[in-house]
Amino acid sequence: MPQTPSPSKREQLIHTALTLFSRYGFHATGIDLIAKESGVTKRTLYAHFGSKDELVVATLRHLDEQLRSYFLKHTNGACEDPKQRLLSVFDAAGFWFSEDNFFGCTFINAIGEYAESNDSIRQVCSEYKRLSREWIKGLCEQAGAPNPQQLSDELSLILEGAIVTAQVSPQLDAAAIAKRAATALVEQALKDA
Amino acid sequence: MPQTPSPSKREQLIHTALTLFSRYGFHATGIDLIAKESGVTKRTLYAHFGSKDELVVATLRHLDEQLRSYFLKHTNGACEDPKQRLLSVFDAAGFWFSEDNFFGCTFINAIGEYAESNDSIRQVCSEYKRLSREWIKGLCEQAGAPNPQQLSDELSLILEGAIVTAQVSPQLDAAAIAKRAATALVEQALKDA
DNA sequence: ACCAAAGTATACAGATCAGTGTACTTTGAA
DNA sequence: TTCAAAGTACACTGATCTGTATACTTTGGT
Repeated sequence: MPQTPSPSKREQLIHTALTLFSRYGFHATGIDLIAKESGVTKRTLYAHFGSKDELVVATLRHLDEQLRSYFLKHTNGACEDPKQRLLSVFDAAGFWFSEDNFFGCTFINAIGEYAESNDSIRQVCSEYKRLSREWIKGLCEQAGAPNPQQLSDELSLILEGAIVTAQVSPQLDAAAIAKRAATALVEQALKDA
Repeated sequence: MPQTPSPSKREQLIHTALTLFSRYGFHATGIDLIAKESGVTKRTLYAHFGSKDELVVATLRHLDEQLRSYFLKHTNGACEDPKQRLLSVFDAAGFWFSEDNFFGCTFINAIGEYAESNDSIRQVCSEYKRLSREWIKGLCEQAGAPNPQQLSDELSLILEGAIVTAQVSPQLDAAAIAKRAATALVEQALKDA
């Protein structure tokens, strides 16, 4: 009816799949449910994705883009000072944790379910984490850290810990704890510069 | 045949289940396989555990004991100096990560699969993490930290990050990165004392 | 030697799973 | 207006899943 095409079925399917996979897990989410929730027949789903594993990979790739742009948006405009910008990564994480549809890191959950059975799924997850580390390394360089590799390794690990802590122990303010630890490490690193 | 009773079927089932759940995930591991690998009939399995969810909970409780005693053993005798003992937590983590049957934190994997569908499973996971934090807090107190709660919150979060990093990015030496960050935080905390 | 508890063997129920076959309908652009 | 691509509707396959029924056998303590 409308000349402007509605969001393609493909996008709709990925969006629905991401929601269900994140909330209920991968094996626990059936193809039939994803199709029904997307308002699409199973036949159409299989026209776009040859198998469930392919849909999982496409969904994780979409999450990769979505999550990295989320962090970019919530940190780039946050502050002019490069040190504050680096630390605002953990404020962005705090926003993320407080969202209704936060169920931990879906990449980690995917690894837990598919590590031994599907290499391409594992690869997408590792790649996201690698790009994430690279981005933080860039922020460390901008902040003038003398050893940006070392600092970003530590801050990335702290970010991972914050995500998991927010998932498993939601009564803790994981983002705040992480930011406090990160602040100490950053200030010590910059003092040496 | 032997008068010394072989390890009970119950223990055998839990041991097998832990191995398979950790390696392949929970939903991906069927009851039939667990029974067969345990050398036990499915009927016997259901005599010990009323349902798969009950077996999952029992398995996680067993892992709770196993994992905490593992860390106790690898840190208590490690060093007399309480500060070094605190930091040796990350050496113990390094040993764990290098084991063949390390597939990340099975508690975190369980949360990812069951968070929205089974409260008791979620509870066992949260409880393990809480006890783990309490134990680290005790080590912080022994080391003379002026604010052991704050320091242990940060170190626990770093430990979580190390576990996840070791799982997702095995090419990194997550334990070493974590220990370096932890050392900086501990020394700064003790300097204030 | 007896007997109850525990385990075996095996078939089965009922649900759900991923994925397919077939015939029909809508859509949008040339 | 025509026509091919995309989607629908729906039944269906074969595998696998959790959990159960039934009848038999082993085991260990008294």
